[in-house]
Formats: sequence, C-alpha cells, structure tokens
Amino acid sequence: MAVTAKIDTAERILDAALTLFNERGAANVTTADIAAGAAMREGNLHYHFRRKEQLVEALFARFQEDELLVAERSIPDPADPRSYTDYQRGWFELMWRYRCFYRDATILFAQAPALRPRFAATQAQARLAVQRVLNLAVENGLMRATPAQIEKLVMNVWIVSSYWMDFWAANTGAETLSRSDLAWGFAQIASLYEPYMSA
Amino acid sequence: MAVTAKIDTAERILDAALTLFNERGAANVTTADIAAGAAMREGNLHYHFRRKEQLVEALFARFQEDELLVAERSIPDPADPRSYTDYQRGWFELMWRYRCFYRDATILFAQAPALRPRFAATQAQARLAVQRVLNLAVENGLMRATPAQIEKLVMNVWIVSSYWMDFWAANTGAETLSRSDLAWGFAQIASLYEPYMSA
DNA sequence: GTCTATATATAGATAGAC
DNA sequence: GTCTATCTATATATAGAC
Repeated sequence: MAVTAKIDTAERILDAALTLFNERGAANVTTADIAAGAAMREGNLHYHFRRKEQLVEALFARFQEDELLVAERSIPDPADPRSYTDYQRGWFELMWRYRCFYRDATILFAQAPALRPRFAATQAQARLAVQRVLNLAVENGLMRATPAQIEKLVMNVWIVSSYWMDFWAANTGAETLSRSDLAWGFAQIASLYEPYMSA
Repeated sequence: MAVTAKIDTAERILDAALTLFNERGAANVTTADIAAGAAMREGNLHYHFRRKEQLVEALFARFQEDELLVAERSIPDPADPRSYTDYQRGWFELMWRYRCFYRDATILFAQAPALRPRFAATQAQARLAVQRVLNLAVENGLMRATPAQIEKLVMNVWIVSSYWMDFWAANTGAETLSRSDLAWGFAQIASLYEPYMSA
C-alpha cells in the first residue's frame, strides 16, 4: 500500500496548507509551517512536493474542482425561493473553505504564476453559471432586473463575496476572522440583491 | 540646506516606493527595488529610513492625510448632482493614487503591524464622512434610501472601490492595470448607487 | 549624505543516511 | 518515506570609508 500511503500523505500536506493559508494568510505561511502543520520534517515535505509552487498548484486544482461543482449545481425547483437560498449557501460554504484563494489570490499568483490564467478561466466559467441562475430567478418572477443589471450585479456580488473578509479584517483591526463573522458578510451580500427582489 | 535636502530625499524615496507598490504590488517590492527607483544605493536608503517598516509607516501617514482631505471635502451645492459626482471623482483619484493601500492592505500590515489599528481608525472616520454625504443627497431628494440601506450601500461601495482592481487583475489574467481600466470600475460602482437614485 | 562592503536572518531546496 | 544536515538565494540591515 505504498502508493496509497503516498497519496494520503500528499492530501495531509494539502489539508495542512489550506488550513494555514486560510488562518494566517498566504503571505505568512512557509514550507516549514506547512511541514509542522502536517507533523513532518521539511525534507519530507519536499519529497512529496519538490517545490512550493507545485504544492500551491495542487491545492488550487482541488479548489477549482470544488468551485465548479458549487457553481454548476442545479436549481431543483426554479420557482421556489429556497432553491436560490440553498445555492447561495453553497457558495458561502465554499468561499469560507477556500477563502485564501479569494482573499490572497494576488499573493498566490506571485508564488505560482501558472495559476493566474487558470484562475481567470475558472472564475469566468463559474460567474457564467451564477448569471444563468439569476436569469432563472428573473424568468420565474422572483427578481426583476435587465440582463445588463444582472451582469453588473453578478460582478458586484462576486467582488464583495471575494473580498469582504479581507476588508473586515483590515477595517476592524481584527487579526483573524471567526466563522460567526460570516453573518455580516451574508447580510452585506443580501443587500446587493435586495433592490432587485420582487418579494 | 542640509535639512531641506534630507527631507527632499526622503520624499523622493517615498515617491519611488509608492510608484513601485502600486505597479508591482506591495509583496513584490524590496528595499533594493525602492533604492533603485530613487536612484540611490541601498545603504543610503537605510540612512533615511533605518527600517523598511518606518518607510511604510511614513508613506501611510501621507495616504492617511490625503484620504481624510478627500473624505471630508465639503459639498458646495447639496442640491446639485454634479457636486456629488465631483466628490466621487475625488475618491477615485485618491484610490488610484494610493491603490496599494486598498489592494495590499494585508501585506503592508504584515510589514508594519502598527498600521493596522491606525488604518482601521482612518477608514472608519472616512466612511462616516461618506455616509454623511449620501445622507445629504437623500435629504436633497437626489437619492431615496433608508439610513440602514445607506449604511449597507456605503460598505458595498467601499469594498468594491477598494478591491475591484485586484479582482480585475486576477480575473482577466492581466498582469498590470492601466488607467483606462478605471472606466470599468467607475461603471461598476455607479451600478451600486443606481437602484437608489431618484433621477 | 552617499557610497562599498559586509553581516544577519530566513525561506526554500538538496543530499544522503536510515 | 522519513529523517538530519547542509546548501543556496534573497531581503534586510549595519559598519565604516569618503
């Protein structure tokens, strides 16, 4: 089971990296930190990921896969408002889980330049899926907005969703972010939709 | 004129630092880069700013001063929509000029931790000033919104204004940002105000 | 004030024993 | 696969000549 063990170890490293990136910010995490987080020596970590860049790229591949799953999740009942709430909740969970990629995209690009075009492509695809969902809401009379308004709205929702955590940390002076702060972000994003809601 | 010369040199260093932070991102600028940008040797730079942290703090003091001037600029004619457009334009110019502080706040905090509480305080003060301006627009019938809506709106405008540049770079895959891209950001922010405009 | 030369610290990566 | 020990590269900072 040597192969399995290796895969598991790589996954363990990625888990540790994600946790640290999320908690401390991608700028403040060294390979030594990640090794410690995965309870191993630096030399061993470099056996599994020869370069830090490769580690970041592998973690990103995970994120990318999960994001598209969330973005393209189907709306079970297009006439039921709860379907959309559930959809949004799925996004929120994902963005929290991989918040380092939203918050620290710039830093991670500096560490792994190959990510930039891949990120742009994935985000564009995901944004299109979101746009389709909002258009569905319009078609079903749950929202009232022109296609142009929907497009701007999606962009604004995207920006606020991506960066409110960084904003929150910077502007409150808080060192870290707790899960309970999510309510603030949720309300903030809800206020973007509000002018276009029918009900 | 020894004293004057010293001040001028310090200013020259700060100018170079601001330009580089804006163009390359705060994460990718070393003291060597700044020294080169100011056309001097590293040793000389350290004579003027013993630690990089002090340099960042001095640059921040400049930003802070300019930001509060823009935020608390008076509205000459509260009944004239153009007064508000001018006010917003002032913000846009400032945010472009000091975009590194909005975009890379997290990175700069890592380099100069003393900045975090100062930044939070300044931003809160500035945001209050913006809120007063928007309330003025409501009072003069140019906008229609409840105080609660204004508060959410200010936060969203703040977040989008601060981060749209980073978002743009990350999502288009562009390495840098040109001044012509400002139009996109302006339209994006305008769309936030739109639902609350009377005219 | 500005320079050259040097020192220190740290992150990332490698070599080889086990 | 994991370890210890070591190497390299880079950023920041200092010392001292001019």
